[in-house]
Amino acid sequence: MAKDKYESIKLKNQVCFPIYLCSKEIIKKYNPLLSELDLTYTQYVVMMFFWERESSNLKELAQTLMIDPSTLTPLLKKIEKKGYIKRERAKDDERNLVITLTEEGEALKDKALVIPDKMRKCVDMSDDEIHQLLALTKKLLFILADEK
Amino acid sequence: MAKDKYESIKLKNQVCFPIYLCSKEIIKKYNPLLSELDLTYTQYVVMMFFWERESSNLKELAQTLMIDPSTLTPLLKKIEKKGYIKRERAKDDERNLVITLTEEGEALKDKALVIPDKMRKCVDMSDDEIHQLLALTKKLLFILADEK
DNA sequence: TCAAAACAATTTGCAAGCAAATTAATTGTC
DNA sequence: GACAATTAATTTGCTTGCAAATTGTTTTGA
Repeated sequence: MAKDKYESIKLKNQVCFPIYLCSKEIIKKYNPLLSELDLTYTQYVVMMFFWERESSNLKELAQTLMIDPSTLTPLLKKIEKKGYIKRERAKDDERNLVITLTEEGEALKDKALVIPDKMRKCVDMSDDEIHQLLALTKKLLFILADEK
Repeated sequence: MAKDKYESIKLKNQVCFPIYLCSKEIIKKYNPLLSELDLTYTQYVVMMFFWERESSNLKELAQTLMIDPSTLTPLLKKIEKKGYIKRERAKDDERNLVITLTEEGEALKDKALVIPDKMRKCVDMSDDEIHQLLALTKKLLFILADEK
């Protein structure tokens, strides 16, 4: 009984496809919670960065979050419009864009605290399984990203 | 030593963020390989479906792939323009769109065979780890998707 | 000193991605 | 038979997402 030559391109044997689907489904699950804060998922990630850092420039933000600067430029403008961050050129080097958290942005941090709990409750998996998933995903991520 | 109240919204503690990044990085890794077949990642997934199924309608395709019909409509038109599939209304029920693989689409299957191998070689992880990652991702996926 | 190179951010042009509204066909149901 | 409800696909309007080209600033080096 010979194995199907095309086994490797069958959907059920793809590793990447479920990861891609997971990513999309997770974001869908986040959306109703995030809309309470008037944020999209990507905007939320950016806000998490600034809740820890207070201020940064575009280059560093893009590198840390692994999101392309050309994606972030319009996205940051939208967040600025909502009043959560401020964008201005650095005085010592005008090429640099300094992004700073505003009072309102800082205030949002407390409202956001409920989100991880609510998300966690959606997922009927043990802490151990989640931890394992996290470790494997990070490993894969660094393999894919470091190679460059 | 009290634990930081904001621990749960720190970037490093997010489970979903690395999954989201993985998904994006995987697709970036696929792109140069897929451009040889004149396909994007999502188009490739659709083609995999039809390499197994030969023909289907939009509703079933969307459900199987967990991709919104409104995403697929324009995407299928693009694949049709490349000549890999055919789109036509079902004779017995004109609401249904019947999508069929063409000869060229079928021919692409053999060209695609090299892709999984090349991708696998990019990833320095054991078969066991990959298998584990796949199992956990699928579990999470079904939890997220089934709840609805 | 001043043109070339490097650098940071932005713009452009394209492809997903989805919620909500719309269109068109079919199926109840009275 | 007709009209309401359902169904399948599409369209609309918006948000990522990225590669490649562009703009403006700073640094380098001849």
